[in-house]
Amino acid sequence: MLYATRYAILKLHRFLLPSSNLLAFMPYAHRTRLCLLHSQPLPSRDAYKFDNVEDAVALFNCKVDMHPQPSIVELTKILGTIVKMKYYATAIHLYTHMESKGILPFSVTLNIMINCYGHAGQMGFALSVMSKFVKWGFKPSAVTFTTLMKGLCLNGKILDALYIYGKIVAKGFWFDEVMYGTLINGLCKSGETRVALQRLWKMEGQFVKPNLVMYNIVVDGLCKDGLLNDALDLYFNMLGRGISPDIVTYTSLIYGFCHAGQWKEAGLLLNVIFVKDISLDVYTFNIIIDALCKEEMLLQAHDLCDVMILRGQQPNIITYTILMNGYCLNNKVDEARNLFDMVIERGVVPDVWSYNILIKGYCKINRVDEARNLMKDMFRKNIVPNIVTYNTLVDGLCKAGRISSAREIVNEMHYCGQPFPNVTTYNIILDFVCKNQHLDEAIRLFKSLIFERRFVPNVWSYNILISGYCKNKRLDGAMNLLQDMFKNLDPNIETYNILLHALCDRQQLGKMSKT
DNA sequence: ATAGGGTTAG
Repeated sequence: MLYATRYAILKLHRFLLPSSNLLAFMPYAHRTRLCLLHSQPLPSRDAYKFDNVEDAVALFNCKVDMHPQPSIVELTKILGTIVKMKYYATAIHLYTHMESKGILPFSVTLNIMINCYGHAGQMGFALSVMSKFVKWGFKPSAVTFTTLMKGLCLNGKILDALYIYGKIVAKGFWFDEVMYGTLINGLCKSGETRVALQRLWKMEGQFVKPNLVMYNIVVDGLCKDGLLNDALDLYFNMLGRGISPDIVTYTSLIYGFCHAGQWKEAGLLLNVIFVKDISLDVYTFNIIIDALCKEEMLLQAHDLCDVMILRGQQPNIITYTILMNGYCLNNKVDEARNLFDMVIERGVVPDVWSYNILIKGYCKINRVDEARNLMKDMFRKNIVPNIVTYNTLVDGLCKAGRISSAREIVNEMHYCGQPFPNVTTYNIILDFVCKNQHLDEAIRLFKSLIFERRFVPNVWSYNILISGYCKNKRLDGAMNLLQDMFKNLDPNIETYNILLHALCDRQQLGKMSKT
């Protein structure tokens, strides 16, 4: 009898069993518990579905301890569902436990583990899984290599991903659509848009053709880099290939032109969308509302928000944050706050970003106590403040002259580590100390931070101090710091501006040409 | 069929 027929009959048989008929109407988690109680094998005909990780973990642990040992396929299925819920660390833990019990993985299990290590930021372990393929005689598949490349890209190792790509191609292995998609996205997200573009051009003549999403990824990358002509070239190239650009393509292009201040082009593209009768989505509206806000056209921005609702698109928390930011930029913090309160009343849940914008707004107009209250409000609502929240507040407190409160918060960050102070935090303090004419104290602080708190200064840290030296007419000190900076960092345009300004002031043009 | 990618906004 054919295997498929046997399987079909078996399935039917299972279904007709009275107990399983009853079970079919129960949530799967309950079925799991029932099966555990009666130590019956689970119906394996459908995929595992769990309401929460705990159930999945419980089932996995139960199966691992069973006698005789369960099939690795069953365990792999459970691992797969846990990974789909994004509990990578849990899956790694379970896998280790399984291996310690002497249960050996097979190729699919290993693929899952590479995925887990990639998301957990442990590429070293992911690579050691690769060697297990060889050790146990499994063949890495297209899935294996895709997963590995994605992990490398996620962890900023785009060069390694490209190396793997080169190796695979050199072996005469064909890249499929998914592999190319992974690589192109990885390249764009690592800022290597040009390489991604070259890859895309090369694909044109190959067996696997670039698809809409691949085009969109590269168009977006080009727009983010401000390479608008290239983005338009690619757009026309799509049209020529018979791939219709969608709302995502247009949204990326409009974003690019808006950010370049090329309103006419952005408007033309918007017109194309209307002519083609493509409906705008929330992203498109948000980008245009943001552009209007940045151009101080707050009324129009607000009107567009209403248009959005009329057209059946609900503004989301990002829309409201954009509007709030628009108000704050114009020092209309109370209006931003009114909007914020109204949004919450309407049942939209605020997030960290929306709080951060409002906190920044209050700090800017020196109402730091209201900023602090907002942070307390976050704790009440279980919205976890992030490093931006803390840095904004520390900066606000410093600028309001409340240095002891600022230091209190930084110390709290340092000892609780939730979040840890970063370069920006320390730069805010350095800037404050410098601006208040305590240059020598700032230098002392700078050195002690490096030695005691493992502070790694960036260009801005140096710029702050160099600027401090310049304002105190101590150009030698500024030059020494510049020398010091050259050891690890490249100065940026701001560094040169500060120095040129100071040197021009003293008309020491001879020194200027040296820098 | 248990495993792999994918685009836009603050």
